[in-house]
Amino acid sequence: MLSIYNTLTRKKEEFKPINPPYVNMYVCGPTVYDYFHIGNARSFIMSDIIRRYLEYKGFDVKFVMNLTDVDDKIIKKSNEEKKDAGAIADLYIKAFFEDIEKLKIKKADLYPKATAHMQEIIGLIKKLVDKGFAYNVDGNVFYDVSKFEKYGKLSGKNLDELISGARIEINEEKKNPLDFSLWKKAKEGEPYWESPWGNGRPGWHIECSAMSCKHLGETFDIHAGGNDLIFPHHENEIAQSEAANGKKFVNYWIHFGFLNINNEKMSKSLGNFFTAREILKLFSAEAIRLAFAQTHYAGPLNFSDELLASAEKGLEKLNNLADKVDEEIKKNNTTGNVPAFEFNKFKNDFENAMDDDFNSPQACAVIFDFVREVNRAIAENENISSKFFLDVKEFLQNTAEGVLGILDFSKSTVSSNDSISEDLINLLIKLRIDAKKEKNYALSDKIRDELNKLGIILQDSKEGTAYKRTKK
RNA sequence: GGCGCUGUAGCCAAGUGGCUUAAGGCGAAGGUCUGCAAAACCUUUAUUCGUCGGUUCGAAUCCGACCGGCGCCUCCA
Repeated sequence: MLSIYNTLTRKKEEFKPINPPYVNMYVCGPTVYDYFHIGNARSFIMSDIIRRYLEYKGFDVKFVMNLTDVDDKIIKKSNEEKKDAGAIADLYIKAFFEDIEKLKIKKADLYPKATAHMQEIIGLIKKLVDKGFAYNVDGNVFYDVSKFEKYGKLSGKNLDELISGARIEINEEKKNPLDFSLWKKAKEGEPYWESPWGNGRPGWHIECSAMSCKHLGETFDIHAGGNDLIFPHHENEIAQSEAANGKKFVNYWIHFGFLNINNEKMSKSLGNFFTAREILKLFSAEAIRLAFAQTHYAGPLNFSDELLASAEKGLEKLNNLADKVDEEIKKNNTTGNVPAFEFNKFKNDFENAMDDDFNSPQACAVIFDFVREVNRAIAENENISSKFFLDVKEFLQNTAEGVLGILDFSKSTVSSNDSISEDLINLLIKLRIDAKKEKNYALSDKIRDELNKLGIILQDSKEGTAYKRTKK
């Protein structure tokens, strides 16, 4: 039984999709005014792991991630760089897809753009105005929070407190300081669309309500995003969607904890701001994913080079086994022993971990336990059948590769399509074995060291000498 | 001020009442194997879970107080 911590109820709840096996899931995507940062990457990776696990469980997931391509920050950047706002958005959308791919994040089924949904957005605002939840003041349309009695139900706030503690700039046009923009009147030089209230553009929250409704329906299963989106963004989405449709908006709200640097929030002003692409130059996608998966998605994560370095080291153990497994499968040994091994126990442990509110740190522990047990079986048995290794591979493919994305069998170092270099390496290995037989260890060590410098690591064992390439 | 998260070994981090006299990763120490390495395996590395009290047959887990870290309430993943 899969349970999920629901921000709305502040409890772990059994996950019951509206229309199984279908699951409709919406994750707040980037505002495309810059490269996304490593904190965004955490949200994207953790939502990817959640999505992959739902698919592992047999759900048919429709995964939608919006691209907010019209917004104040984009306009600001376009003014600064004297470029068209659309060109800025296009540039960073392209970069977004490049980075997502490098991070091994599975593509969403849909990436709706705000600018491609103006009719839906305007339609939704119109509905809110008609129903009396919104008002127009000279071309600016605001949502009237006092009209939505459940305002604050997601963030646990109530209107009076919000008003008294409000640090919101005074806007004379608003009836209530907490009212938020649905439609902003265009200023000189800003991109605009035509609407019943004049030329303008949508406010920040409305595009998510409009696009999720269009692509996932008026009520859908899961909505996820960063912690800081609980208020006001998600609160406002609820207010908009539920007021317009008269139905519950989302059943399960999932929120990701913040990524901190030295226990401080990452921010450009503190100078501790890293983009995902900068980090990808230093560490592998798998290491980033493992580092993230080893912390529960909802808690804070303190990010550092050491964290990634330690993940990178841990990954070596996993990769070494994966290489070994491929090597053994290649041998196609059909007559060897099949060691007794509790594959089902590990499978159950993995599933129990992930079923418990996507406890990926526990799931990682299961995988590392599995790796150790397999290595032990290999050490304790001789002449092992390839069948065993096929089972090992299947488990790792389903879990470490398929759900967590911390392993990539296609990166295997065993096969090389460069047969000449492979032959050359094997030739050197033969020469080294000859040297060893003559106890010419100076020469044999030299061969090993020199190959090492070229990124080829030799490993002697009872069965002979194997080599692997250091991975990038 | 309001709301919420958090304090577990040298570092990162699960566990939230008995299955745990506390997982897993990194690091450290010793060992097996090896000509030496590497890899792999084995052993050791928190009698203890911020502090002090309380509830309980039993608590890292529940309650209270106190001390510390962080986030949101304004754009933000």
